[in-house]
Amino acid sequence: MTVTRFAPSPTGYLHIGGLRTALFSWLTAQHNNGEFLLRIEDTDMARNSEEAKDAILKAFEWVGMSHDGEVVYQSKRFDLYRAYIDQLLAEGKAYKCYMSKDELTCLREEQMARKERTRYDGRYRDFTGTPPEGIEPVIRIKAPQEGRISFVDGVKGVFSVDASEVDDFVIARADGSPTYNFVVAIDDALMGLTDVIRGDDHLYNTPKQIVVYNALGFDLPNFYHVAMINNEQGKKLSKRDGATDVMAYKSMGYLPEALLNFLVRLGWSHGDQEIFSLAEMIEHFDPKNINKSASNYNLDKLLWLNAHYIKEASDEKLIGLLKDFGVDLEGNEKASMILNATKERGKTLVSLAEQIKLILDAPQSYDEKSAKKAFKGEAKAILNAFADMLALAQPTTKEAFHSVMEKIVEEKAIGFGKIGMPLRVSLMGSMTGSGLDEIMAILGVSETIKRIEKAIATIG
RNA sequence: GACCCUUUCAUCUAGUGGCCAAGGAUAUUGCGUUUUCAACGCAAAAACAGAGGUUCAAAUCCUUUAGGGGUCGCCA
Repeated sequence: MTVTRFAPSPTGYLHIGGLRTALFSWLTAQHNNGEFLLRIEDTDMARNSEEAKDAILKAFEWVGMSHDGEVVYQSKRFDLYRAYIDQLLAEGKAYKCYMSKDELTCLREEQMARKERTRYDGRYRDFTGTPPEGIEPVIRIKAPQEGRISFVDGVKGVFSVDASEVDDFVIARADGSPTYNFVVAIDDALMGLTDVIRGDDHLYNTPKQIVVYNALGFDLPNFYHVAMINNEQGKKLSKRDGATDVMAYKSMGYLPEALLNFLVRLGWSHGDQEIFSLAEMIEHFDPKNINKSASNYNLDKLLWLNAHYIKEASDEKLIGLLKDFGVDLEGNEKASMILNATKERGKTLVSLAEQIKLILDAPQSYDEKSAKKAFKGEAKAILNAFADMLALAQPTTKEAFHSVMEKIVEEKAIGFGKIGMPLRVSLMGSMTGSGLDEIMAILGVSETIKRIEKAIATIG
C-alpha cells in the first residue's frame, strides 16, 4: 500500500510551498488508495511552538486535506531514537566525537580557505585513546568513505554523489537529543513510507538519510524531490512577494478549491487541462509527472480560477462563506437573485461582498465624474418620469422592470443610455456594476424610487 | 569557494529525434455582445538561454558558456 506523509516543523505558519508538496503527497496517496500521514518534526525544542503546530493543522483543515491515523510527534519518540543510537554505537556503526565547537569552526575555516567543501574530517572515527576532559561528546554515524551514494529520484532521475561529499554527520547532540536526518530516516522507515515527496532543498539530505537506512537495515522508499516555488523574478519566494501564509488566502477571499487547483498546476500538468476538481486531480496525479524545474509564483491565474469557482459555487455555499466578509444573506428571500447579479463580478469573496453591499446599501456619495456625465441635460426630468412610471406599474420581476425601461425609452424617444446612466448613478453611486433591471428587482419599487429621489436632491 | 539541481511566450505549461515554420491557459491588446463594469465569444501579439557538435532529421541526444535555484550546522 502506498504511504506518503507531510512532515513540517512547527516553527511558523503553513507556507504556500509547503502546501503544494503536501498536496502532491496527499494526491499520490489518494490516487493509490493509500495513506497520507502527518508528522510534526519538533526535535528542536527551542524553536517549536504550539501555536505554529495548531496553525498548520488549521490550514490543512481549511483546504480539506485530511490525514490518516494519529499525528506523529517526534518529541514523543526520543526513547525510540535513543535505542537506535545505542544500537549503532554497540555495533560500531556510530561513535563518540569529542571535537569542540571551536575546533569545528576552525576546521571549516581552513577548508574554506583551501576552497574545499566543508566537512568533518573523521578524526574520532577510530579513536581509542583517552577522551579529552570536560567535553560532552556528540554521536556521529560512520558514513561510507569511498564509492558513490546514489538513488533514483522519481522527479530528477538518478542522483549520485561521491561518498566523500557525505561526512560522518552528527546523529545525537551533546545533550543526547537526536538530529534531523537521523530521526527522519527512522520515522519514514517505521511509519512505512513508500513514497517520500518533499522539496528539493532536501536533495542533499537524502544521501545522509540513506546512510541511516543502510546502517539500520531499513528498505529505501521512493524519493521525489520537487523544485521550489520562486517569485516572479525567479528569486526565492519571500513575504515581500505577497502572502506566503496559506491562511492569508482565506482572508483574502479565495476558495480552497481554487488554491489547490492553482497549486497543483505549479510544476505538474495533465495535457492541456487547467481546471481540476479534487476528484480529477486524484484520478490523474502521478508524482512521476512532476516538473524538474522551479516555477515562478504569479497570482493572475489563481484569481481567474477563484472567479471560476465562485461562479460555480451554489448559493447556499456562497451565503455561508460570505458571512466572514460582512455580508449575511441567510434568510434573505432575494439571496439567489442578489448572487446571480453579482457572482460574475467577484473574483474573490472580498470583491463579491463589496458588489453585494453596493446593492444592499444605498449610496452614501456619488462618484463625481459619473454624476456629472450622467446628470447633464434632461436626466432629471427623465428620472422623474421614470419614477412615476414605476409607481404606476409596480413591477416586481427583472423582466417587468426591464419593460418599464423600454417603455420610457420609447415614449421619450431616447437612447437607453439616457435613462441607464443617471439611473445607475442614482442606485449605485457610480457607473459600473450589475444589470439595472436585476438591481431594481432586488431593491423593489419603493427603494428604487427613494434612491432616485435622493440622487436628484443631492446631485441636481 | 566547492558540490548538486535547473533553463520552451511576461507567467503556468504541452512536448521524450520526424506529427512543431512549437499547442493550451492566464495576463495583455483589438473586435463583438451589453444602458455600464464584468462575464462570455472571436482575433492578435508573444517562447525552444547562447555557442558548438551527433543525425537524412534536434525543443528533444552530447559538449560547453551563461542565467536562476539549492546545499555545505550539535536547524529542520
